Amino acid sequence: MERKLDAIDKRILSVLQRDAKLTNVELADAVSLSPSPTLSRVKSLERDNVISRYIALLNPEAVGLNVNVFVRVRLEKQSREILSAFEAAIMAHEEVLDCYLMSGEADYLLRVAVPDVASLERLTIDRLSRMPGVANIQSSFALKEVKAHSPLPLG
Amino acid sequence: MERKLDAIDKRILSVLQRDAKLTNVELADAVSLSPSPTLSRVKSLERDNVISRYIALLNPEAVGLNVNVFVRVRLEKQSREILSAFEAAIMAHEEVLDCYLMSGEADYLLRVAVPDVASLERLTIDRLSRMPGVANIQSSFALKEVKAHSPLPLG
DNA sequence: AATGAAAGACTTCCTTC
DNA sequence: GAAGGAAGTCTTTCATT
Repeated sequence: MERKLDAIDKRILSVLQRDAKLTNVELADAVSLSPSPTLSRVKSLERDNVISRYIALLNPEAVGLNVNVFVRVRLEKQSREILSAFEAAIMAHEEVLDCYLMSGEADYLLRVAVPDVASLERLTIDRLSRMPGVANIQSSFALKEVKAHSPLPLG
Repeated sequence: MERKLDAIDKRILSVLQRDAKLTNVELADAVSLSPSPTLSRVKSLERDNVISRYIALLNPEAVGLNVNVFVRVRLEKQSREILSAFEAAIMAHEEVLDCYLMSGEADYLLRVAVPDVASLERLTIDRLSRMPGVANIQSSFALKEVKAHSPLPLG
């Protein structure tokens, strides 16, 4: 799963994590290499799944998603069937942007984006709490995004 | 802050949130529009900061970041000076990938990526707990990433 | 790895509808 | 607004050093 990365690879990854729209010529310049080896390194990093994909980031407020909430969901028990059923149900909810299975008890931490508090209530009460095996739900509002979508540190 | 988006804009944003590497010709095809109006819509969405930027996503395991942890940090009090000092210190820590100020008490929720548990201890004990105004730190391990980097839903 | 060159593809702009 | 076409730029590959 892990791959050897030299200093140039790390520079390439560091740049592309911040701005994937650079042309290959600009990237080559930023990492002090000529365009051909730069391109072949990028292709190799893509092939080896070090770079998994490229995405556009949107401004949540610009698309009307003003409420950002972390939701902790506790399940009744940790059987594999219940976890799988819950995860499948989560995948079908596009308001759930992130979902992690957490250590300790059988619980999940979700991050949810909705237009307003009413939408949050509908999501948690009408939908999440009715999912298979859900025992308890607790929501916490994010008042401010201090940092998000940060590049992974590459040592 | 919010902008009117028609159905075509939403299709464009939906596609680019999933794959920003499509050429304009491919994007135009995906949204059933010709390349010129497609490009001018994308440029307009960029200009209006609906699309904020384009980034490459890396595979965390491939770069040796195997441990993903949520850290809750509670501060002693909510004075503006203490919050600002803490946030500035967080910005300087590249292991902290996300950071949100949460409602309720004066606390922050961080998501952190580190190579191993030893690195987590060094981060929390040697660095986070020594930051200005920090009263309490609590870490929870993410055992599994069920969903991450999901596109924002566009109604 | 770097360089240079050539081919093909894409972006970008402009005119027309 | 959208479509079509032309021009310029960039990517991509290959041969050479």
